[in-house]
Amino acid sequence: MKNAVSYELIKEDSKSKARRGRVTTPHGTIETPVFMPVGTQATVKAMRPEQISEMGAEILLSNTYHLYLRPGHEIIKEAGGLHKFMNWNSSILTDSGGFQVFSLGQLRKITEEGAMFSSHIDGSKHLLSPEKAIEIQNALGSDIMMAFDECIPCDADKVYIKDSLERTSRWLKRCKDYHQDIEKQSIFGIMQGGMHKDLRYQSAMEIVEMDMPGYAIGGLSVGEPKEVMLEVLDYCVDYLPKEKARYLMGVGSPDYLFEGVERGVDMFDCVLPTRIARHGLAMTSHGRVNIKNAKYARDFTPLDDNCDCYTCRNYSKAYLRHLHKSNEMLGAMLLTEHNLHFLINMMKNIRKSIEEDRFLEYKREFYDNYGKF
RNA sequence: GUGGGUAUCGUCAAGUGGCUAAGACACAGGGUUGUGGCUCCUGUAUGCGUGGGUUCGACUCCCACUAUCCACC
Repeated sequence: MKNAVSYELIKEDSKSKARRGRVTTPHGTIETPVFMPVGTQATVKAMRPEQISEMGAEILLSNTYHLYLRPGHEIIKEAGGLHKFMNWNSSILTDSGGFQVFSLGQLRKITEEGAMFSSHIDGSKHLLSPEKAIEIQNALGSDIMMAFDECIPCDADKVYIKDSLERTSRWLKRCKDYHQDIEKQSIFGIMQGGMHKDLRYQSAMEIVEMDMPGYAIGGLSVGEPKEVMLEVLDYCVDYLPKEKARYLMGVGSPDYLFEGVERGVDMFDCVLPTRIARHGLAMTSHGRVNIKNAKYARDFTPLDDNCDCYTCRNYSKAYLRHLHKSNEMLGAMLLTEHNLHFLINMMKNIRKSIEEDRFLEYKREFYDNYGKF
């Protein structure tokens, strides 16, 4: 039997651990390294699926926890699966709800069985277990399902981190045992271990032993300083097998993407570009632009003179500022489109630079232009 | 013209004799990283229509003026 999802290594950079590859799923291929836009509630906020396709996105992320609570996974199954429900015919990765164990911290209780949540919508109680998380993701029909894990805060104590990581490994085994149709959907395992090298190693060994089609590095970008994150990431990647896709969860600012690629990561996702767009911030080749700033009131030039996205081809900073200040939804739509285009395009350039064996040169060039992150 | 009301930040306003004059919106900056949240944080009146007066002390009381609103002529 063939796994639904596979990874092919195409080329390695000679001066860094960056690598050019390809992930294949039942819904197509994904050129890596890749940035995956996040569509938590079966929609990338403010975007139509066609727009995201046109930008070149080959995979989206969506969320088990949210879709389970609303509209309910049975309804999505009835609709013919998540792809059909949201009119997205390329690949989908669903997060398992593990992150909500972390982000909705005050509303939950964790046991060996799983995590008991209070719904943030109506306060109702739900148990999310490894089996339940896979059952839901089976109903959604995503190509890549994430194992149910516990994402712990960066200041957790070491004893707790070790207990938690071992539980996450046991949960992965349960996810794997529960899942039946491995030709239709694949599960990625998630490494934990906090900021401790020995625990990261332990976690990696435990999950790699289960021979999953891909592995994610979880529990990073959870509030720790950048240097710590990079140091941990450095050795984490080395603990993962070369022939499988590596996914760094929750990372999406341009600098972190470069640093991740440099260390051998293939996949990234992040709400940052879409969320900050809704809050009036744009990522540009010259750094962040806060469209709310008074200095743009009479700036009739595009957001980014190096960008050929729909927004930059047609609208000025003054207009985008006006839309944002007037609370017009087109403002969020145009900035979201720009930010996603920016990151997707940046990843395209990164892939090209690896193919041409000049990744570090491209990184330096990008950093010089970007200035402050 | 007569009678009555009202005048506090750009706007809407709380305060009613006594510490450094609420709050909201607007404005100005900043944050955001496996999305609960078009959101969160911070800042902004030495000043209470103008001029007098009463008082130890007035945005608060009194007088005049100005502006504005309502009613009547």
